Amino acid sequence: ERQPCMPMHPDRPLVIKTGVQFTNKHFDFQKPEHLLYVILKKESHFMPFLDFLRSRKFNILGTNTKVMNMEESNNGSLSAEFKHLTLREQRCGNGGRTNSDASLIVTEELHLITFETEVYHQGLKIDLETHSLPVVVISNICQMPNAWASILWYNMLTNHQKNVNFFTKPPVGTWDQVAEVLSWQFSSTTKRGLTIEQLTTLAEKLLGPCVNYSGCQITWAKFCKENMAGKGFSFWVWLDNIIDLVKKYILALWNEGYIMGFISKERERAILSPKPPGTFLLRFSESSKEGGITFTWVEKDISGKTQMQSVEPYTKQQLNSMSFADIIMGYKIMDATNILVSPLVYLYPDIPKDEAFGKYCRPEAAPEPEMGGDSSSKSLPCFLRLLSEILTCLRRCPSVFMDLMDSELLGNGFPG
Amino acid sequence: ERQPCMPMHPDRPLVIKTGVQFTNKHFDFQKPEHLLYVILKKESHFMPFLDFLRSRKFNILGTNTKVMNMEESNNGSLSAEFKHLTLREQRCGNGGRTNSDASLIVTEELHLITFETEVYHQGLKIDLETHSLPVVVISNICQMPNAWASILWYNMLTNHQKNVNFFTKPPVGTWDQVAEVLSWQFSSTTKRGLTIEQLTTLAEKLLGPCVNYSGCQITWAKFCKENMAGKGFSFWVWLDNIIDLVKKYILALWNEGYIMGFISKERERAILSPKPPGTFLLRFSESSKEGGITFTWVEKDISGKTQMQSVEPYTKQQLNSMSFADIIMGYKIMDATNILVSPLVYLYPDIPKDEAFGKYCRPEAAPEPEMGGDSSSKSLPCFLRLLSEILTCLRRCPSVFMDLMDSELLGNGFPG
DNA sequence: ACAGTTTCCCGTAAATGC
DNA sequence: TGCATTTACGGGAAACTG
Repeated sequence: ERQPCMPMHPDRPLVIKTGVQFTNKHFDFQKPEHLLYVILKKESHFMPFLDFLRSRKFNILGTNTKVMNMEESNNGSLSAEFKHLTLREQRCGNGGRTNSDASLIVTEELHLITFETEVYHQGLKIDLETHSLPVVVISNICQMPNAWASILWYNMLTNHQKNVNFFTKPPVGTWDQVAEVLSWQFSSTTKRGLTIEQLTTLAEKLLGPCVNYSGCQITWAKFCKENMAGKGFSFWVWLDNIIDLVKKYILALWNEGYIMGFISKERERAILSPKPPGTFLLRFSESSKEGGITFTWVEKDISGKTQMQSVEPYTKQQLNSMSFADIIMGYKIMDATNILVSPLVYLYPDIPKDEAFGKYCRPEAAPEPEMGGDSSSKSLPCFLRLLSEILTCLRRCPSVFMDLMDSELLGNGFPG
Repeated sequence: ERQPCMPMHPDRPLVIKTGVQFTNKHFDFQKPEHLLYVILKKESHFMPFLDFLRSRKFNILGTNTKVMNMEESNNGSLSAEFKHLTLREQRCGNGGRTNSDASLIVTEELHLITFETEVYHQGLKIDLETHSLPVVVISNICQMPNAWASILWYNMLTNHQKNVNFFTKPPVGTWDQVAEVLSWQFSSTTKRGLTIEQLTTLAEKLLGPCVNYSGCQITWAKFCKENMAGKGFSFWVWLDNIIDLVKKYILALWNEGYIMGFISKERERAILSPKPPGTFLLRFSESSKEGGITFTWVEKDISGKTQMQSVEPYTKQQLNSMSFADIIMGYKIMDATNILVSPLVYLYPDIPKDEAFGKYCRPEAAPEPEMGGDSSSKSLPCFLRLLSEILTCLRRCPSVFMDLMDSELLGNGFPG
């Protein structure tokens, strides 16, 4: 029998997409302990079907009965595994939608999957039943962020086993609860959760400036339903896209702790200012819904004033064709004299760029030029090349230099 | 009733992917003319099912009967349209594969879809039958290039209506036939076919150097099955990926005729050499299986010798995040003195770059810097900026210039 | 083991329906 | 009509299978 490639989104077990295989192993079933003995003693039919329906109805496709045996019930667990189950919406005319909660969006609709068992023991038929924790059913993966938010909020705030009306009046959470959940979203899928500093930045996004966020209340709407001020997306959608970005494109850098990520611009300025020019840090975009990452570095202008500079955030699109480590290592800007230089020298606080990112760069992947070579020699130091060019120009047209001696350019810049 | 978004790959009508909807409207049916009268006079059941099977068997899913009426049979056509048909492979145990031609790969397997009609006319039942041209059934879109090659070769070389054994001994084609088909692959999906020059380049790839390709024979293996010399892919796979590249990423430029595309390196050198430096042309990558495009330009080195330069081909990946017109307009290289300059000035033969590509560039899409601005002023001409940098350096460390006066660099370069 | 083939399913785009 | 939701299917990758 075919094993599904990835039976449901593995880190988000209580969200089911129609048409995509899932197994009941990914649910936390209620285990009626007192019935364990009977189940394990006899063969039984274990038959799943969908129970508590809300506005939508679903049918379970796939093998929906199974004969349990002792081997499958190892370590005393009641669960029998059904693989290759899929859900399909039942579209009976238009009468299906007897929705008592039309206000709920689909990702707030909670469903229970009930599994029934008939046990025959010494001629006696016993009906057993167990059900999943509430699940959210989606039809397109683009609904996953909101669906998962529902699962998080539910499990953060209730111990009920079947409160499918939870989102008709969703309770508020405290910042402490939310912070733990947010950090867990990182620590459960990467090697690193969120630091106090990162969490504080996030708290400020949700609650505004405040001395101490502990105990502050956060509504479901604030977390997931309302757009952030001046933005076209909610806090959670923004954050979830960043989580996705981290997992798919910059996991290694995140695991190393090289990505400060969440930091306000004020604090960024405060910590970078005292640092030498070329010090930089990596930060997530605050304006991009899709998740973006950028870097900010310290620079001194000609007058010696310290400035912060940053690049437009890199999107997933761009990271598809180049790794972020390569981007950092190769990033160059034109200075005031049209010379290419790298403004990134030390990863904050003081890690040399090469030391941090060198090992994540591709080893100068031998390019395969279709013809000819590279005309620029890159061995001479910049300054020498510069002089060489000047001399070439002078050789071609010596009078230019004399003309320039009179220009304001030289007048301004020449010493003495 | 739902209309399919795109019922089958629209330009490649005789290839069917399992699980993807198709309609019989995309096939050329045999129309038994003498029966037209009967059909049109009466309602009839039009019932499709799959007929001639080879190693694989397929079932047709979807509504497979239909009552014909006069309205549907407009302009005297026999065809009734069945939408939402899909094919699914029939997996009966392992006995299904009674393959008489195990040597054929799946994209060489030809299938006929037969439609049956029962006509009741004045108490008489008449059985009618019509079938599609041979179709190729694939299970993944990655099989499309080879599948379509089969359709092309078949229709190029035979007028048979049901020669499903065609590929057990595929006939050879002449270059003239192949050339017409290849050009048609472009002209049917873009506004421009292939020129004689482009076709000649392709002929050379298939047949090697030759004075006159007319009448030369090309085998099916050469066209589609064997890898090209030194390459890991066949001629057709290479070309089809280029067609795909053109359609998805550079259609407008192709339609304008700006893309020479297929040109040998020898000929490229020959036509570019007499042109002034900065003249360039656009050419498809010969080494990339996935389809790539590059440009070659004329350059004069310091000694005044004319050179050809080209950039590594751009792939679909890269064109996803930047348009090719933008790449051309923004392309800069470092010259010998570490200064950024654009080596692309005139599109061959002599179209100013801006004139050709300016209108296809995004209008300097106002970037949204997360912080700070751009520190480099871009208004001074290169040479002045160069001098400015020199002077800055001298101001910081005047002794450097004196040291350099003694170095071999100056010794070599200085006049007199 | 391996290559040809199919399955799985995300993610974009389009269609649907309330 | 607009927006929430579902459907369609290309494309990458994993799984299957002779």
